[in-house]
Amino acid sequence: MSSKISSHPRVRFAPSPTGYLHVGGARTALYNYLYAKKNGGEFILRIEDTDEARSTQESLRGVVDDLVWLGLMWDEGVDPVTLKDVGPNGPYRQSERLGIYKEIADKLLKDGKAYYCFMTEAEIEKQKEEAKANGSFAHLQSPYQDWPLEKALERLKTGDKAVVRYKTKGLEKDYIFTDLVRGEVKFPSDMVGDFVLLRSDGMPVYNFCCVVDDHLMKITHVFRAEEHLPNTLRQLMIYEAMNWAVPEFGHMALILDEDRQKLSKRKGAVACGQLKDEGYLASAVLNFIALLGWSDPQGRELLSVEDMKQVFDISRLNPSGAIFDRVKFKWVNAQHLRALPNADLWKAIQPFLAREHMELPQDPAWQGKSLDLFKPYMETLADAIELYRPLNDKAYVILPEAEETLKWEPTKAVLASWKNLVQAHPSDYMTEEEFLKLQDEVKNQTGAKGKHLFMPIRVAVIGKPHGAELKTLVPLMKKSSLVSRAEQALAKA
RNA sequence: GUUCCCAUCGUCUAGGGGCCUAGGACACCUCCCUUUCACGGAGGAUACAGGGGUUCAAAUCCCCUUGGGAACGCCA
Repeated sequence: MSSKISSHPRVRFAPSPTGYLHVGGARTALYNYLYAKKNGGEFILRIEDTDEARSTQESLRGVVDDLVWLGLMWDEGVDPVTLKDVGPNGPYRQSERLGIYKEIADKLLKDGKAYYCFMTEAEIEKQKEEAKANGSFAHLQSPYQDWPLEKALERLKTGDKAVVRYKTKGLEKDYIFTDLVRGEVKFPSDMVGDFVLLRSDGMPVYNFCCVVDDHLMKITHVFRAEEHLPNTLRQLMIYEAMNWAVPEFGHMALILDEDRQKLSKRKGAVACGQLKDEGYLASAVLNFIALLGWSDPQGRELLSVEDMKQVFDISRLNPSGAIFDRVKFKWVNAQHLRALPNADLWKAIQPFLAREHMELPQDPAWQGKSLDLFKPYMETLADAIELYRPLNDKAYVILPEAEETLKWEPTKAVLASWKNLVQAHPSDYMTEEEFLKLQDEVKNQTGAKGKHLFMPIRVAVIGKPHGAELKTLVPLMKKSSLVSRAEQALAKA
């Protein structure tokens, strides 16, 4: 077992297509990506689809789409469109590498480092229960571990099924490696029993493919979640048996829920796709998850991927778990959103407005003006829906929060005066100055001032007493629309 | 149960023996800006889990306790 340090790093992200890409996976992908980009190396996407029962094509599609959305593009792996192999070290889908695993397993078998085990599930279960009854905790003891290979091969011919197990016997020692995130980590070899390499149907198991592929794909650094830390022992054993160089490992702490448990769906969105649907920007997702376990040397809170590529450094990776704080996440998103040029922001909110079938003016100047007004109120792209709704005539409603304002003594007079003056206005849209003047006129006619003047007009415009500034909002609205709204408000006063 | 990992404000974190009466960010509170609400600005409150060492000096190094997490699959 030798170690290797390469000045040309090759890292990988290896999702299993058994679900969506969640933020934990996204962060793992991001750190690997950043490490490769910072150090001029390659980022490889490998698909771990050896669990036939759970892996699906749709899920692979989804994971790939999410990575593309995040902008975490890989140098080798599957093509983002066709999902076909791209790169010189493929295939990159483990389900297409079965022959390779079989070959390596055969070598291990021949070298006596692995053996065929014919134990049935019932037998394994029985052994476990016996150990439990004795109050002891023991690893599986297979009666087949010392069978000569020929004998096992003979039995296989009878049609009996067997798994291939790694033989831990004779390996009693500590396995030590230096984790890039946590320093020296030591595992006693008896921490694991004889683990499975190949299932009885010939499919390989995670720890085995992982080692074979990392070696064959010339991976130099493995950054992955902490839950894989104990797996590292098994993998070290396989590296040793094959006499292969061991890559560097770095295990990142988990991302947790508010209750300090592993992030779960129940507490809110954890899937990248869902975050996207809720109106989060890819740049904000990346910014936020990067800071869950890594910090910028200058202490910046707002970073682009480009910024991160410049300064990413594994020595700043934090070994303790981090809670996914949705409130701060929203703030980060709001900052990214407000930093977007109007044209880009407008484009970004279109899918959300389309959900509500809103028809808004095509004029870019109008769009820019409206965005300038609404931006400070937007935390997610989805917020645009409620912000723009008042501008959409069909959707004008007087909200319950307006009730108190409608009950005020001068409200009725204010609304009537407002309606008449707007109706008398000569053009389709009024300017800010015209609005201010008109508002003064209402004041003169009714004697109402302060909030008694202001809030009723706001209700007549947007259906609620609080919100964006009227002098900016009103010029965005057509006269006919203002009149009809004023009438509706008047009817309720 | 066993093994491994982790431990600074409510949360994300800076810090790596003296620069720490512990810094930043989100959230919170107060004030300013504003004829509303947000945005923005200025302040404020809040943390080294506990106990032992080592040292002239410990948030920082070591040990123990406690707490949390992970893994112990023919899942990855």
